[in-house]
Amino acid sequence: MLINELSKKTGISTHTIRFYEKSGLIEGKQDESVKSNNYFHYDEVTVEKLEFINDAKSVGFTIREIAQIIDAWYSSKYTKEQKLEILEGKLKDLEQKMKEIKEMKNQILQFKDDIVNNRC
Amino acid sequence: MLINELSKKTGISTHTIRFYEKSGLIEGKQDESVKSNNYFHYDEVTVEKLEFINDAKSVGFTIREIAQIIDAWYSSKYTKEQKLEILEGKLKDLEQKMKEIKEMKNQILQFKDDIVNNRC
DNA sequence: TACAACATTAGAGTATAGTCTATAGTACAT
DNA sequence: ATGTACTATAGACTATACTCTAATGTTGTA
Repeated sequence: MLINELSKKTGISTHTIRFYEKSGLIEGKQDESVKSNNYFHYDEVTVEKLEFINDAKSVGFTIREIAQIIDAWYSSKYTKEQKLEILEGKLKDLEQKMKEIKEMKNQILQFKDDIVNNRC
Repeated sequence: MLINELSKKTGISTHTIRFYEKSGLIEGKQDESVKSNNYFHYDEVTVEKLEFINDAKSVGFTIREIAQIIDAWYSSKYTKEQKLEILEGKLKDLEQKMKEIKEMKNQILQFKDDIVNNRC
């Protein structure tokens, strides 16, 4: 599929898709047999990747971290051991985020309690 | 205390403290009786606020959101009901973040599983 | 064949959250 | 009285992650 279809499928603008491509998160292929244009073609894996990027962004991962996770999963630039190590690291980051969110929840519950009991 | 002491107590640079002050997150007071300078003085509440800011940043709240929470807790610009409503909203945001993190954890566990079982 | 709707690249502009520099004045120990 | 360490303000600079504009070329339907 071309970039417009990819954009419609994922809800991500073509500008942002190109930005992600420049950032190394995704990669389209040009059809060598077609000489009249240099349009990029994208596959279903790219759709998956873009959906993953959206999810990963919302948990606070940066573009660089997301690129690393995608590479750990889709590319062959790491050994099996390296891949597992990278993903283990991200799991630890998520555990940490989870802990921080729990603490923040308690903090805000405390704020609420103070307001209800006129302690502020 | 003056800004340098505040900085040392919280581990936040004076530049960043001033940035937070400009952003409306904290507020120092000038001593009217002293005319030779216009130094700002900060209290323990400001220390608390800065510690809260750090925690709130790491769970992904923006400066604006943090300002709103601080106002809901420390200021009198909202009614009791408005304060509780703001804090309720933030609790919901945290629940949502938590859900997303859990989903991301499962996704990454799936990636790991695929790698271990040579499915990629 | 005209033209709307697509495609490309390069580069400029925006928002957020700092981070740093320059300038100038103040406090205080020696 | 002088040097070091502080203080204030204004504004420039940086990184991240987009977002948009301009210029130019391609595709496909009326």
